[in-house]
Amino acid sequence: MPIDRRPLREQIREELLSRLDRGHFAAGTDINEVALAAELGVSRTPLREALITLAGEGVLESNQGRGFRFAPVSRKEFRELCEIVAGLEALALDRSDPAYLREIAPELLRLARDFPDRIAEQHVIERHDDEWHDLLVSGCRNERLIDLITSVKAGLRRYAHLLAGDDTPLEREAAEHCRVAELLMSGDQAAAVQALRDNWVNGMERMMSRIPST
Amino acid sequence: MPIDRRPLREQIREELLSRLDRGHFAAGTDINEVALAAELGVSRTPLREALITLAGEGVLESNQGRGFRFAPVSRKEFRELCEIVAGLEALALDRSDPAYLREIAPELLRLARDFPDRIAEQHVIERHDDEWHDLLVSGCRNERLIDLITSVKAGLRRYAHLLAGDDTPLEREAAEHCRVAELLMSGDQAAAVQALRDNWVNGMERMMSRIPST
DNA sequence: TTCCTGTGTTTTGTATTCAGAATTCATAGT
DNA sequence: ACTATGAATTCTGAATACAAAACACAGGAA
Repeated sequence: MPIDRRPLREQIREELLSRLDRGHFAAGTDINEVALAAELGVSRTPLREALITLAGEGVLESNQGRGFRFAPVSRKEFRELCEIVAGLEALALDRSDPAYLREIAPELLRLARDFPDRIAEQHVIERHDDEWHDLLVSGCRNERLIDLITSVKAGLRRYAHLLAGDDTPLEREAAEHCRVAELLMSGDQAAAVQALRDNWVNGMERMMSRIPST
Repeated sequence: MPIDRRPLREQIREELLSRLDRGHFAAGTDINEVALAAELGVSRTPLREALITLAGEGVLESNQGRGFRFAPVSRKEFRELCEIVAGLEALALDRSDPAYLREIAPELLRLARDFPDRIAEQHVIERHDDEWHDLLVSGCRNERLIDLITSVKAGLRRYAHLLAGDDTPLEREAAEHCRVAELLMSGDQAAAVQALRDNWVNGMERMMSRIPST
């Protein structure tokens, strides 16, 4: 097996995002660099590099002399991020090869129908949702755009755990995914783009009430 | 006067971008950290932090064990970046307050007509162009989006100097800006959004031929 | 009491040092 | 002549050390 030869800052970044998904960090709390570095078993240098990367992605914020902290969640920011990702994914879908889209449409439909039912754990659901969106935009040849989407979505991870609990949102989500897939199968790309936008807007609305008003 | 109390990494980042604008760095060349740090009069630590930030923005690329280098320019990447910025600015304009847009439309028109003539130096033209676009999206309340646009545009800076020389592109650019402004004055926001997209697409086409084929 | 001030502690920001990977160059073997 | 091997060098990646800013708290003056 190939051994992991990526720089530590990247591994640290992923570990932190993973912990964020699992709700390890409360939004708005400061990060103690020495403590976190010790916990991760690395020195402060690569840890700070990871923190700076995450700050660039909007997951963290930094203040001069006060270090880093997880940016507090807010409805405003969540709306802004959803708006951006909606626009970017729509753009990606719009610029995808129609033939390729028709090709993957059945798989998209299958995934949408296989949406994990209520018994599934939180992170399983999220992974499944990500998988669907990733496949959807996989036909876009604009690599920069794909990277950007991934990066902006990292900022959304702070909101993921808020989804836990209720089931009806998931069913709606699945239904909307089905609709996008069906439109792609019928070859109506423009309509699919619009349906995707709607999916994001609706998903945003569904989450909105769960976000503490600040 | 207030003294500069921002972290070094930010100052370094701006200095590097500024030098990039002035063509100090040839695209595709490696960065020697010790040499550059010495030249800037700082240590490698904050320099590396700035480099990592720039890598996150796509201005630089990094390879394990090989450090950082200015990402080589390519038509593909340029097209990708323009497509993204076009989409983002269009989104920003679309989500702006119509009343505010009508308010700034005259100023936008004035700026477009005052487009520096051929005698002006390169960086004056670029600054002027940036100013126009910044004002255009200044009415967008999506702060995250504004930041993102700024960040993606940093990646475009590597292409700015290629614009030097020819004049007709500038006249076209000015004419298109006028058109956007006029549409905003007439209150037709949707048409203005489309004109802005066209502006980016056309600008991209105008630049395309100037980019070395690899 | 309340507010200011000064001192000690904690934590970040920056510099320096150390270790290891990549590159270069010289040399030996085919 | 060309390739392969290996040592020397250069540079990055990571750890540690140092400096300075922010924070906490105690003591004193209004």
